[in-house]
Amino acid sequence: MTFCVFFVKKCYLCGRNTENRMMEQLLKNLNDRQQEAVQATEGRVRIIAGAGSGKTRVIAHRYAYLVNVLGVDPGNILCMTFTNKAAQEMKQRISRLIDPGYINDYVCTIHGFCVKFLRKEIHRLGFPKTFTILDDDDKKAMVKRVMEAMGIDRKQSTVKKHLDIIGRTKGALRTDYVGSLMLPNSTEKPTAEHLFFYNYVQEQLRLFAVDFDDLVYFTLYILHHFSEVREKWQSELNYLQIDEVQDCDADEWELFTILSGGLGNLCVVGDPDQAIYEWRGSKPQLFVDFESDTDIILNQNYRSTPDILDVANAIIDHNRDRVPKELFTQRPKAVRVVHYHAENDVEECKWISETIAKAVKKGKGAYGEIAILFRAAYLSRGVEQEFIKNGIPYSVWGGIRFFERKEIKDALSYLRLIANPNDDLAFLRVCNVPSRKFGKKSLEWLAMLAANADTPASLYEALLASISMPELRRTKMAEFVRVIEDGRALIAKGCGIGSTLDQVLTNSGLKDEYRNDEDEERLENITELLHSIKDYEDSHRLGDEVATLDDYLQDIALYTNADYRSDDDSVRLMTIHQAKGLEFPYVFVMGLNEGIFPSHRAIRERLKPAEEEERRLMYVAVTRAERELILTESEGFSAANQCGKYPSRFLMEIPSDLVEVKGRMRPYLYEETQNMVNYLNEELGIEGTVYYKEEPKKEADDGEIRAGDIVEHPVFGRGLVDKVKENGSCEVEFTSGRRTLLPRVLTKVG
DNA sequence: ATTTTCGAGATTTTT
DNA sequence: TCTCGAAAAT
Repeated sequence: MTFCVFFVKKCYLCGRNTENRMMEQLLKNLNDRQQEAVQATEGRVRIIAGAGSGKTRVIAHRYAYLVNVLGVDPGNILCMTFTNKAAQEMKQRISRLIDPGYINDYVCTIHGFCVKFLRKEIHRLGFPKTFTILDDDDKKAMVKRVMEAMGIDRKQSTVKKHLDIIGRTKGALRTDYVGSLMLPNSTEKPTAEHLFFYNYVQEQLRLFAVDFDDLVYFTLYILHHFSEVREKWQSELNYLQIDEVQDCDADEWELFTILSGGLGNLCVVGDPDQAIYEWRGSKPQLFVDFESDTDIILNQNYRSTPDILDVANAIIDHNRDRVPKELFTQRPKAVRVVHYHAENDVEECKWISETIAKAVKKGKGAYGEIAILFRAAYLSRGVEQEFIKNGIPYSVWGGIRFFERKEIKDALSYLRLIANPNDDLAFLRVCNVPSRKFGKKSLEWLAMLAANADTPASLYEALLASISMPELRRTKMAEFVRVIEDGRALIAKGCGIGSTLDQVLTNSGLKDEYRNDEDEERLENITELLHSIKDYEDSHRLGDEVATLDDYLQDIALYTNADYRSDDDSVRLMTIHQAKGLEFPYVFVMGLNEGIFPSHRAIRERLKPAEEEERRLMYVAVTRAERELILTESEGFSAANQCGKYPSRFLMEIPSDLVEVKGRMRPYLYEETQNMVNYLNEELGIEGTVYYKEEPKKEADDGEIRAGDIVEHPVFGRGLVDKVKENGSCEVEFTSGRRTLLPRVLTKVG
């Protein structure tokens, strides 16, 4: 079962016991509890690891402990994480600790594991070895097609509803999933929902397509129904360790449980305070309720300054549904957290941009050390504009992701069609790109042909069969077919994926399309795609074995923006969800307004649990920072509703002495904010935070008038000082307009 | 019959 | 910014 790689009892250099020496080496730089976690290898182990507690390090060392000290073969260890990024990092760290030759594919994401599993086992469900992985766009397109075929009106709201049905029904029918593929439940009259689901799954089966959920469902189904498969995998996987389990759903937990059914060694690592995916079905409670043999809590933080940690602790402490845990650090106090208040969103972005420019110029830090985090991807726009204006280099992880760009998806769709002529979705994407005079009507005609064929065929097959028909003479479809068939021939001949795609794109005219256009960027992206394929091919070459097109397409489907990482010196812009697990010396969290963050939409949908989840998200954002944390917010965000002009309730929850307030803060803003939050909570029936935060203290009042002060004028009334000029006169904003006045006619209010 | 163009509308978060 | 739909233009 286990094969010891380093089975030399004594070191011939120093004469000491090898195992002990290995152990010493491994545990050298870990604290007591981390050491405990590393050595707790047997049974059910739970590691509750707070933000920045060296979790990844512990997992990597644990892995190395299993291999180097206990002599477990890496082939018997399954180490799973949540994102590609995390998996890559894990691999790197492990390879620094063990003989890199022993690193294998079992350090991966959960979905990555399922793909590997299904490649070997899915034929049991009647699938061919190849299968297409659907992304959200494909899924939506498929839903639309099925709806159309069923004569359902396809308004946006209905499409959303039907997407929902698929998710829900799969869950409900899971144990009987494949059974329901074959025939709908006949004892009862099928509901409209059920019928739709059935048709959808039929379509899936025809295309050999699986979505992200299916990867897990199918894996579970096979494990449940084929005992010999289950036992094989169970006996192979002797040690499981899984990271970020607070973000796993019930099915994923079931998967861990089954897979660890052999020796029963299951180690789960997570932090309930960082559970931010409940909205898509994760069940952090399963982590809290996990019945463990060993429990280890890691709450010493090595990442952030105490100033930042205090703020994080203060915020998360407002969650009622929580296992109490407080992070501590031994680092010295440093820079206070900043709360910047701006008049509007443009000012907010300007300030961020200027602050960064100044700091970098002073040599305080590099662009690459700075991250800007926000609740929703669209919020990055304003900052991007300012960055462009000021010439600050930045890179966005989110917004438009590389693999979600039109040109990339089109290019990949050509490949998909070559790999699988059944892939109607890919066909629909590219059959008229570039234009081949083959539009809606022609498609309808083709769909009819495909459906009425002796054996129902895919669109591409139908086209292939009828390519000489007069209806097509007017179009350029013959050319299209030639391009695809040539591509397939190239692949069959063993021509590389990259060079085949290059051929195909040239022949199809897609390259020219982008060349003629002013879309230089699209062409660049295509070139970049070709490069990335080359990299892939190089890194997946095992001796004479070359990665197949199917492998590539499946792997690429699991890639997200994470892989498209630039290590250059640029400011990182990303959503907080994307920032999970990362750390940056300087962190800005922007758009901290009620309505945006916390998202009122989320709160309205899921009430108190959503509010707490948003708070955990805030906690995640704050704990990303190592040295400095800057929280910004503004009045009147253009995209926001009437609440958008108030600071987020989370800012109200930070004790005043922990933050330094900057910017022109209107008096009573805190009070108004809290009234608003309380009102909203009352309306929704949420138990709110009825507590008042001190208004920010003004600097010692020496009677001098400064920008941001409220002043009173005998004639014009109250106004806000906007600017104090060099000669001492003040520009004041009154309700009646803007005036420049001498300070002696003004009296400070409040 | 197909393509282009123009305006309106929407934007949580993702493996 | 990007997507989608309707109406105009080819």
